[in-house]
Amino acid sequence: MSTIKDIAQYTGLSIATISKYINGGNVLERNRERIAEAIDALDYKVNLAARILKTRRTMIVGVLLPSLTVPFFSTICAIIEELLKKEGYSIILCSYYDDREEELEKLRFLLNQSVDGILLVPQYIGGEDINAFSELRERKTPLVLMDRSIPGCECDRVLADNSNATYDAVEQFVVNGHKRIGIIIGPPEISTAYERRVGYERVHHDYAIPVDHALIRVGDYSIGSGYSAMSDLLNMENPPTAVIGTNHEMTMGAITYAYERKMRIPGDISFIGYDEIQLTKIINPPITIVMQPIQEIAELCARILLRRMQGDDSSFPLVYRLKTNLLMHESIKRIR
Amino acid sequence: MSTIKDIAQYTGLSIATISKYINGGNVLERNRERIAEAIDALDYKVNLAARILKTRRTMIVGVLLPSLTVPFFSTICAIIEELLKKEGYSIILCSYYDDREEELEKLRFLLNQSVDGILLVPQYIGGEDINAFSELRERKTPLVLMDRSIPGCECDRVLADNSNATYDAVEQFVVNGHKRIGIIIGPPEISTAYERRVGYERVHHDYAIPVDHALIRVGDYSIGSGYSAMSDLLNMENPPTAVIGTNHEMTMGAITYAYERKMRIPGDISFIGYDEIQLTKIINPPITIVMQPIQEIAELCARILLRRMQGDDSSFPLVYRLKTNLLMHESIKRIR
DNA sequence: TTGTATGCGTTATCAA
DNA sequence: TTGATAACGCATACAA
Repeated sequence: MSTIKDIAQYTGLSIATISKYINGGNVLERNRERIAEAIDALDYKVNLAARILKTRRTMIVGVLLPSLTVPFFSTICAIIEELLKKEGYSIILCSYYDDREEELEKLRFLLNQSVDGILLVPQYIGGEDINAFSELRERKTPLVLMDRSIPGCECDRVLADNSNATYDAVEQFVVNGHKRIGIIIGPPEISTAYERRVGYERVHHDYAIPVDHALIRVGDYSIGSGYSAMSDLLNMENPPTAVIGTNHEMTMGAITYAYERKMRIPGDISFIGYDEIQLTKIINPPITIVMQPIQEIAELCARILLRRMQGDDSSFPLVYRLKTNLLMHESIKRIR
Repeated sequence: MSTIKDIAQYTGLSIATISKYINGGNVLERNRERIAEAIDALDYKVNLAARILKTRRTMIVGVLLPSLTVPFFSTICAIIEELLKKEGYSIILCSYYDDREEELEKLRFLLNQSVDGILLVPQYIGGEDINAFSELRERKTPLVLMDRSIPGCECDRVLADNSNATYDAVEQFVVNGHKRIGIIIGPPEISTAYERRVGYERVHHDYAIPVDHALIRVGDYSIGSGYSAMSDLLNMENPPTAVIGTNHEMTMGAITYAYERKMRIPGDISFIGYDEIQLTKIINPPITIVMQPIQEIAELCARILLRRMQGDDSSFPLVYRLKTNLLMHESIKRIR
């Protein structure tokens, strides 16, 4: 690899001038040409390690996700990468495979790689881990939480209005006469799952319908868990007349089970799903879907992080609650 | 952040000794203790930029994939990350969103970041792009192709035996009496798609069954394209009695369409799918699946790359063709 | 506008 | 075993 020094020798200019050229300083036009030619001829590439060592900025943003295989997250990731690239940042992507130790370890790793900022979808951090996390935060690398929050932790964060999302959805079941409404919910330690459950219970309270805890099935946001939760629900002695799946994966698992049982939606069971991406897009007849503002979540996170990385610490912590939308389709039967 | 210099001052030793300690050299036990204590007290972390600048090794492997949302690739990625981490390497993950320009650009980016090695699942490279690619290869950063090859390019590569995979699968249809067999295939410029098609046609040749090109539907390896391809096939005047989907996504799309049409497998249509991951795992009754050796592909790629990064250039280029397995289930009807 | 000189934090050589 | 010192390639303050 050639260096600035080589370019300097080739052109007869000094390394300072070459550096200035590279970083957009003032250089005489005829020198610009000579430098450009030299760079081309010698196939010069900036040595990033040296630049980083000098500037203290890596121009890299770390993105840490629970899993790579979840389309909701990979979609977010794609949007972020696109946007940050325009600002000159690269992405280093990590996932912790839904493992709590891995989550902290990867966070340490990213901090250690000296990324300029971090975008995190947290999973298990909280409780005992909160101290370790706070310690990591002390390095003052800007960090924005995406989609999920960490209880008891002050961070910029962009969240969906999960509680009202399930409220509005479950309410549709209620106004259509349903009283036994099943919900397939995520692990309680994940904030979105907790909040979605709250919305579900709030509807019951507001409409004076008793909550039957047997109708609340806890999955782990995976396809398989949605499948078995649906199986559990439909095989109850007194099964629900309506079910809501609270993420894309569990929605798919639940529908797969219903189809296998040759049950029609909404003929045999009313259903509302989550996240209009991938498979939920092509299901036909279409089902009612809670649509999260993925694009907005991703963009906002990226913009907040950019702002923090530029040293703007105002209004910390920023908290956004983005509204969801209920995409209505004929998947809810009117009963009674 | 504290530096080696700080540790040196804290302990009264020289920076050379501290460096030796960090890199596992010989240091007196009582000094080791003092250094360890200092590192802990000052929360010292190695500055990677400085280390990289000095050692010329980043200990980072670039992984470049067509897409993040394809479970086949993200599964591979997970295995690789796991394995390489044990050897001290980190992963920087990139995807090019099925875009040919993005593919080359991201490749340049990775090379520029001076990763120590690259694992690439290529898509559109080849044809006109082959020159640009060859140029990039000249930097001599080790690179291993995963799952797909690039025509006319000498690279280490690990591939599945795609041709025999579809041959064996389609042959099952044939020996069960099927003569009109539909195939949902990927884009012809992707090597796996091309090879899978060859296997399909070879069965027809070997059993003297004429190939009806209307039964060969080209998708783009996406769920939606599998869905519409299946729709096209089943709505033909003279539809196939059996269909094979040649990746996980198109398999899911095809089955979704069949379910919607209330068609039973194998009652109304015989079917073979691809890749036993995610949804194909929970489909019930289970369908016959072409299982690719994902674990082996990923491991082998990682090991070859490790070997190349250690400077072992023997037997270049290494080419592996891994056998697939046909996981038989009752999704093929015996006719006539 | 251009050049000189310094330092970023680490590793590695060579003497002590 | 330890220490002094010279790179690594770049950016930048300051002088010219």
